Formats: sequence, C-alpha cells, structure tokens
Amino acid sequence: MYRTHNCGELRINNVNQDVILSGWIQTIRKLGGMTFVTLRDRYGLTQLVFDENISDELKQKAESLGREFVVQVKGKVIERSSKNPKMSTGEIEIVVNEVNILNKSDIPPFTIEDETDGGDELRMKYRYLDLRRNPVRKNLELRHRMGQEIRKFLDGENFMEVETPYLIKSTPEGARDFVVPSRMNLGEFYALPQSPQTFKQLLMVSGFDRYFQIVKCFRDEDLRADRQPEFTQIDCEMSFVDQEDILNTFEKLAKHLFYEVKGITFNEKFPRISYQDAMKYYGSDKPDLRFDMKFIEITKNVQGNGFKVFDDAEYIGGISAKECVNYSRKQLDELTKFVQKPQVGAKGLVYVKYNEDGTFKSSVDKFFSQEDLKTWAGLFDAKQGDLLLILAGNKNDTLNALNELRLEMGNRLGLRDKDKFTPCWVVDFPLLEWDEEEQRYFAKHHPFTSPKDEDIELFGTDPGKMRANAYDFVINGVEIGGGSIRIYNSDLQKKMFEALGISKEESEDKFGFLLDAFKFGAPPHGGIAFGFDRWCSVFGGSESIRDYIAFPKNNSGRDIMIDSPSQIDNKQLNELMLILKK
RNA sequence: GGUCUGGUAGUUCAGUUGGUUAGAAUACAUGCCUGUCACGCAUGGGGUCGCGAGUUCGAGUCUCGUCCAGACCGCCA
Repeated sequence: MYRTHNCGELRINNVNQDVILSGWIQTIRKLGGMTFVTLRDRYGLTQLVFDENISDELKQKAESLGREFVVQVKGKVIERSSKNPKMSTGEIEIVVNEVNILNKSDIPPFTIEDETDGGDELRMKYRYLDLRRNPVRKNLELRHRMGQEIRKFLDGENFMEVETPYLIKSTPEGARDFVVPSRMNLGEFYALPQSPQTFKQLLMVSGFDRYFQIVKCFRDEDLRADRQPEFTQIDCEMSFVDQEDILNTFEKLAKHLFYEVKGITFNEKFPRISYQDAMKYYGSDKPDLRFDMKFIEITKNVQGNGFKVFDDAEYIGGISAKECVNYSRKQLDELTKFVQKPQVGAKGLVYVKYNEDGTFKSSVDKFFSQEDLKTWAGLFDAKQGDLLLILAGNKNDTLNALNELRLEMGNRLGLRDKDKFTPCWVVDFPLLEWDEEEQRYFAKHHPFTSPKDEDIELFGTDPGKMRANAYDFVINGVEIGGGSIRIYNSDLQKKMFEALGISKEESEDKFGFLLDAFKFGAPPHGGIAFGFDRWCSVFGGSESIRDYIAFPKNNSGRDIMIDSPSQIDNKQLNELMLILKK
C-alpha cells in the first residue's frame, strides 16, 4: 500500500494514528539536529519532521532528499508544538520512522510554488511541472467542475450527448480548415471540424430533439490570448423551438453554472440588447456591461462652427467619464496617444472638462463658446466634475475607437472588476455582411442561419438590411457563445446560398447531404455553441484561455513541450503523395 | 501580412552618454544552526549578454538583418 491518507486531509483528530503518505517533496528546511520536510500531492501539503532521535540510516536518507523527489513515508501523526494557521494541515505533523525514495528528481527548471520564478515559455516547455502548481491545478479543477455541472444540467433537461466525427469535409465559408491527407484516397483530404454544425442539424432531422456535446473544434487562423487552434465548444441543438425557447433554456444553464461554480444567484432575467443598440451605445457586439458610460452621438449638434474636424466627420460622439475633471495634461496626452495607436485608429481626441465651478475648459475652446459646451454637457447628461471625451470621423471606425476608449477608461477607473459578472444577450444580428474586397455578402453567423420572417422579402431588394434569428451570449465583454434558429426549408436555404453567391453546383457539392436531409422532414430547430475555454477563463478571472487548457499551444500554434508541428519523414510523405515545396 | 514590446547566470530581472574584472535576488552546492514553515547565517560555483553583420580605438549598450517569445491589428461563418 502506497498511502493511507493524502497530503491534505490529516487534522488534529488524527493524532497518534500511524499513517503512510506518498507525494512530492516541496521544501526541505534543515535546522541543525532537526529537519522539516513539506510533502505535496494534489490535495495539499503535510509537514514531515525528522528529529534527533532517529536512526543513522534514516538520518542519511533524510540527508539525501531533494526537491521534487517522490517519496513514501511511514510515521505517526502528532500535534505540532508550533502550529501554522496558514496550512489546512498546520496543526499536525508526521514524525517519520521510514522513508522510501520512490523516484529521484533533477532540479526543476523553475520553482514549483504558487508564485513561481518561471516565465511563460519555460513553464509551457515543462507544462507537466507547471501543472503541479496550485494556481494551474485549480484552473483545471474549475474546468472539470464546469464540465460536470454542464453535463448534469443538460442531462437533467433531456439533452443527449452524441459524438460527431473529427474527419469531415472542408467547407467553403468561415475559418481556414485544418486538413488531413487521406492515404487510402490519394490526393484527397479530410478537414477537421470548425464546429459540428452540420452534424448537429442532421441529428435534429434524425429526431434527437435535444443534443449536446462538449467537443474539440479546429480553426487554422492566427492566435490570440483567447484563441487556440484547437478549442472546446459546448455544442447544443434543439428541435421544435423558437429563439425565445433557446434563450430561456441556456439562460438557465448559465444561471446553474453561476450558482454551482461561483455561488452567484441572478434573480433577474439577463438583459437583451439588439445588435444595433450594442453598436450604437458601446461600439461593440460584445459590450462590457459591468459599467455604463454609453456613447452619446452629437454629430448634428456640433457641426457648422468652422471646426473642420467636426464639419468633415460622418459621426461625432463620445463618452462622459464621471469625476475625471482633474485629469492632468499628461493623462489627457496619454489618452490621445492611446486613441491614436494604429490598433485604435482615431486621428485625435477632443476633451471637455466640466469644472466644479460650472465653467468649461476644452481642447476646442477656439471654436466653441461656454454656452456651446454647456449644451453638449446637457446632451451627455454630464455633471460638474465630469470629463467628456469626444471622437470624430467615419462612423464605423469612430464607434470602434470609442469602444476601445471606453474600455480603457473602464480599466483606468477600476470599473472592470474580474469578480463582478454582468451577462447579457445580444440579439437581432444582421444576417449578411458586405465584403468590400470580394464584393459580395458573407453570412454574419453562418449560412444556415434563418432570417427574421418579416425580413425575408428583403432577399430581392436589400439583403444587407436583413436581420437574423441569431444571438450571442456575452459576459463582461467576452463573447461566450452564439447561435441561431436554422433554416430548415430547402427553398429558403437555396435563396440564402444565392444571396451569398454560392452557386448551385457548389452548394450541392459542399452541402448536398444537408439539403437532401432537409427533404425528408426536417423539424424547425436551432441551437447555440459556447466557448468552453473562454467561459472557464471568465469564471476564473483570467484574460487568457491558455491557463485553462492542460497542454495549450503558443502564439504561433506550436506546442513547445512536444515540439509540434514537426516535419515528417520522406516515407510518410511519399505514402501520402505529398511533395514539400520550398 | 502588419504594428509594438522583450531576449543578459538554472530562473526572474537591473545594467547610466559606448569605456576597468557584467551585477542583484532567487535557485543550486558546502558548512553552521533543535520548532522551521518565504527559516536564518557564512562561503562557493554558475555568463556564447538570442544569432549574424556593421559603425567605433572600444559594443550588453548604437545601426541593419535574422530567429524566438508575448500583446494587438488584419484574419477568426
């Protein structure tokens, strides 16, 4: 027997018991005749003590121990003479009478402690050591808990988990596919799924009216802190439902997770914001609602005064930062620099200080009177002590820049508390998006998304105006999930492909199986998919999903631990008829 | 594809205007220490300053190129 207890469970009422523990050596503290060793496993830490009364053999063994050695110890639990209230096992320790070194360890390349000295790259290279650390282990525990609660909830709601294939067919729209060459069908390739979208719709045709799957998906696109080439979705689909049914069902799931995992109860319904309003007030389809600071548009109110920047602008608008009138020249310069960064892209920043004495100081005093500025303050509903920050330019870019500015102000004012959670639904997304480069429409969500009934007639006249039965779930400005009510009628699906400029031949080739299936009694259906990794990271309070993935890839899609991707040998290349081009 | 930041001891970092033998902390090793728990004290070993070229009497420091890492833009139905 390797152990009678784990390293996190012994307490004062275990005193005098003979126990066996196994684990890794965390630290060794030698004090002359006496040695303290901290033993670690997944469950916690327990202090071992070697005192002066031990045999020479045991003394020698204790001498030879090193960090991260795996040992088994036998001994007796005693009450400590000096207790450590910071440890859950801090009232007891083990007087060791036997040590078995199960395995030695090299000196680890970084310290296995909560506050490690290791940098990201090193920790990723030795990820198996990184995973020994508490903070990282706790992240995976959170992920495990989330997964269990999701399954528990969905099972309770009659959802059935069905696995769908990973080796599938490349699709024309959407992200770049990862492809896998087929040896048995030379010159042909599988694609790894970007999502099980078409399969879950086929399952609806099969009559599995409530499906889910916690499933890996793959996208060959550039990475970010919140984007990995392989990631996990909570993929769900339901039949005989409208948008309202889906939103209600998955709002229940979200509330279940909030309660079971975070201990947070939401009594109110989650707010719903139309895409149009989200763009108008927050410049983003994933607004961070932890704080208000809505955009106010003042285009019509401020033009015609000879201030060229305003007069030439398609859109002029801004935000009101409460009690920021004392912002210094330096701080305002920083904000100006911030909005001028190429990633934000504004030309400049206009500020108006609403002083405590009721006067105004602005960067455009040359063009506007105190009376003008007072009118603006009224439009913003600003109070004395507030600071107005205004951007002008073409509409889309300015809204986008204002969004960045709003989030930056939220950060500066400490309004984006990671322990505060503000979920919302964004609804009424546009069905299509015009692509200037390719001069054609693309599906904003995906080509199986149904338009709103009342908008269908716009197919012939103004497809860009059509709204979709599509929705996103957003927490704290992070897009956690999205879905739609699907098209289940082949005629409507054909119209959609037409609007997207996908030819009859291409749609037959790529989606013939789905169009065929729709001929055999497809029920009305819709669904949603959540980014599991992102949901974990938002719950855990981290910006990076890598912290919640056991073995993540780096910025360039590399796994630096196993060193992949890697070249394959000529034999394999030949077998697959692949020739490497220089 | 682009913008920005970084690369110096095992590790995390400092390194002034270009100037003597490149430092600190931590880790590691050795010794001392009987109640430590970030133990303490002393001593010691440890460096291709990412790589290549250039400027210069002289480069960790300046210039160019390149590689790697990170953040972001494009991209991600």
